[in-house]
Amino acid sequence: MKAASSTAEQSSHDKILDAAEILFAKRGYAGVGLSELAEVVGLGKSSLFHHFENKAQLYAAVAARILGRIEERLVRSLAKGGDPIVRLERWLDELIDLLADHPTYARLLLRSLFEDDDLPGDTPEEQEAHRAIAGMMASVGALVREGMAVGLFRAANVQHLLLTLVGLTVFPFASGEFGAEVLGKDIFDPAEVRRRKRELRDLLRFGLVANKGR
Amino acid sequence: MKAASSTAEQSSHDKILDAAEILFAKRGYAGVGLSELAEVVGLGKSSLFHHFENKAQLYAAVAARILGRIEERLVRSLAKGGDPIVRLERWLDELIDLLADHPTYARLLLRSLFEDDDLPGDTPEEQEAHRAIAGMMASVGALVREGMAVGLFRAANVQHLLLTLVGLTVFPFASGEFGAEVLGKDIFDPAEVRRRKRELRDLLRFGLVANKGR
DNA sequence: ATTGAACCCGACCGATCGGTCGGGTCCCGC
DNA sequence: GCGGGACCCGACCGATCGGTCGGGTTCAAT
Repeated sequence: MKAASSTAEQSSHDKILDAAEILFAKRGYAGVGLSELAEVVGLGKSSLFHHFENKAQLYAAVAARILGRIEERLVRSLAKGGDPIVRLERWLDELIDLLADHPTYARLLLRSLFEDDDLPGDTPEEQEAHRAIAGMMASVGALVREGMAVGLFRAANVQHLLLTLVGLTVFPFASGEFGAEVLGKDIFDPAEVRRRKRELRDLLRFGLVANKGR
Repeated sequence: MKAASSTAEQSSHDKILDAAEILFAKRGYAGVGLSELAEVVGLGKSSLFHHFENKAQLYAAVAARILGRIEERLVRSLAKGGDPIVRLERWLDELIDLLADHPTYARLLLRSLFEDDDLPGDTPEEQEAHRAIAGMMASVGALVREGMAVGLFRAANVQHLLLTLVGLTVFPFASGEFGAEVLGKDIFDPAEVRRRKRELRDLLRFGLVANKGR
């Protein structure tokens, strides 16, 4: 049985990654102290350095793990086939499900976009994460272009559309208290997740402005 | 002449706010040290405390100043009149112009959404900022509802739509290197800003999926 | 039985953190 | 000429930061 039950019987390495993921998502890179992290994990601070070189590499490992999981699932989603509309909508649904199932993901993704300045940027983990992001963007970009070529999608600027799609999916699940206040409910509530997917799909299909007769 | 020329002849109070805005936007609350900030401003660290109680209140003052400026401009925009479509599109254009003209805004806004946890939350500045945000969301929400009532907008979930609009506008200007890589150009380039406004308007008008005959 | 790697720890390092304190300089009202 | 507030500073505080070091335990391979 390799299924991690709750917190028990997983390696220290993974326990550190799990705790770091939560803490980094909540308070950001600079806002998390290693002594605090060690205490949460249940280890001495110096033991952290037996699993990771330093704080920056640990952060990169956390980000790389998340991006790896996201990429794996989204690549599988795209491979399922269908016309570009079906594939794009399924891709978005899958991404939203992923972000909704793991509340740390959206925040950590956005944070890593901001904090990429003060990180070394040359560790293997970071480059792997960068490759995963670039790959996903390229895949969806190709999908969108294909849809436009066959006339299923309106002609639009692909690059801006990619930014739009990412903002549309990731932002709400990272917006925390603000999102909850705007929404009136918890964004991670299953019913609200379903509604989010539906609203996003309708926006892409119909826009917002009512099509009067046209 | 009260027009601030470049960096000279403005009060220390404002110079601190300006420098803090840049630093907080770049590295976040926890990532900025007061000694570093003081050095940038050209003051001793202890002098900062003659203008602001502590770091948290300084951060709140920075956020409140930005939100005040945004609110003032967007309220004026909404007051200009027109049908809901015109008003909404003008509101979005104005917001995008604002974010594009002040590269610190988008990042600091998103960061403050994340970091609202570890701030006291009871200072007057924070409550003022909170009021400004709630007011703007309420205004746009009412505008959208009005547009739906008169049949100019498609029926949609208003709350999710608000989250969508915020994500659509704020996120790209906060996405930094990622956005630049996806776009291939600098997001703050005037031509790209114009394109962003156009793409967003088209998305709201037509959606993405081509309307085949319908 | 010995080695050595994996893992973990407490003690400690220099640096920096946010913040305080006492005093200094300037200028304005009296 | 004499407060007194606004402004600014260097020195200093305890705490915490990321990270190092030497040593201890466990366990599998030799």
